[in-house]
Amino acid sequence: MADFDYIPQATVYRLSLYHCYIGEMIRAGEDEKNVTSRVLADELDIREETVRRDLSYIGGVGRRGVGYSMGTLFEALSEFLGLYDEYPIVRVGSAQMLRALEVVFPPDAYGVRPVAYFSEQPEDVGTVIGELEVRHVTEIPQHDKDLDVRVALVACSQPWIDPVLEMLSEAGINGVLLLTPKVKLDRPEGMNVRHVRMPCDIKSLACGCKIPVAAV
Amino acid sequence: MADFDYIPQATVYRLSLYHCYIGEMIRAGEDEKNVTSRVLADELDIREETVRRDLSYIGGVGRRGVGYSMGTLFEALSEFLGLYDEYPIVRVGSAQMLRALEVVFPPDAYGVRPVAYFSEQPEDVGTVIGELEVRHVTEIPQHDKDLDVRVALVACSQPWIDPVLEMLSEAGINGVLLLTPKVKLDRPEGMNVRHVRMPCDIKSLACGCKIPVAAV
DNA sequence: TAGATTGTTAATCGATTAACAATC
DNA sequence: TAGATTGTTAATCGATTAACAATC
Repeated sequence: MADFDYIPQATVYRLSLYHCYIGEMIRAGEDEKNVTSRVLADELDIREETVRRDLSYIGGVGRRGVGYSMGTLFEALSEFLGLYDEYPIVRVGSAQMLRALEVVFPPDAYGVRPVAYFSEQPEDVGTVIGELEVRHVTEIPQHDKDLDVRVALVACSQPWIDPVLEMLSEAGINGVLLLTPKVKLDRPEGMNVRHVRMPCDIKSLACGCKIPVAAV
Repeated sequence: MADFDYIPQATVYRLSLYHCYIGEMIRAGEDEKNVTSRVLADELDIREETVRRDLSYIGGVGRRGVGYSMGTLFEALSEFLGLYDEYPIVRVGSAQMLRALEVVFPPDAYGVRPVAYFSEQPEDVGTVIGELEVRHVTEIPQHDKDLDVRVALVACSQPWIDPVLEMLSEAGINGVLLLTPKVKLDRPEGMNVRHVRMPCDIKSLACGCKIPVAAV
């Protein structure tokens, strides 16, 4: 088995994409079936060589001539990515945003589970969303570390971004998916922020560029 | 001046990031000032060589020994990206989501302007959000083409994604920023979709990988 | 055995970084 | 002129693709 010094960021992302896909298949009862790199590639709009290369970082998970067993692959992906069923996350945003996100990104369909909701708006405190009581963002540092949460989804209003990131960091959460746009981010030491900048995405999608854009 | 055959996707994205940054500076009244590649790089967490290379795709916009004039650069970026002030966009999602997005991504702060709101929920029809009346998604094909909208922000519930993309395509909109997760996307011919997959981002952020992740 | 599919090594491609000449 | 900063060419780096041997 090959031994790698490092793994590309893009590969980690695709591994989690395979995890989502296989998870969905398994929930649909396809547990026992096999899947090949070709099928995965076709379904997810990737090249099959890329799929094989990606999965080879995990190592020893496929069978030549046969493919990958759904169950085994799912376990291996979970282990490699450090995931487990009902992976706990925290969500930060107004009650309105939290409720809207509940619809758009229903956590149980993806194997994650929100264990705390925080809003920046005082009047949201006490509102119940999906059996969880919304607390104020200033309570983030008192967040129970035993819940072992590593990742937060943040969609608060702009002025709260920096203090919220700081408080999350204090609470031991160092992975953040941030939906609120902000040009210049003040990222706490050691925090891994995946920033979705909607205005930039909109503007680059608009691009009626003078020069053709390179294929991806 | 160099002549390029194509421009990297990543460069287009960063150009729009510079556009956001300079736009913010100009609104703050820094119109007359100059900015250097070093300053841009420091502010936006990029390397200065990258900034210069990016801007060289536009061509003839900087002055050696001086830097880039905010006003000129903004104009050049707008022209190159095909943007203009109050760039029109469409937003699709429940009234709740649309209202929540209004707070998180206030369009006027970024030079874009929503010209139509569509919801997949019949009971949302007629609700007024920011002076715009929400219409039902099935009305998308009747969208007024004179408004010359090219880009949509979509955050509807999962079952509506495919029909909505199809209808947007019919309405002549071929750039979509999609916030709703879905493993397998059915993308209409010629449509450019930037898909934010929150579950995948969450999972890759969680990554307590066995192998170190490559630096970006 | 024949057919299928993985996993790895080598080749290619594309983007970023370094270096520096041009010039304000 | 001296100092600063751009813009371009060359070098590096990293990821993807191609090819194919291994093996189920």
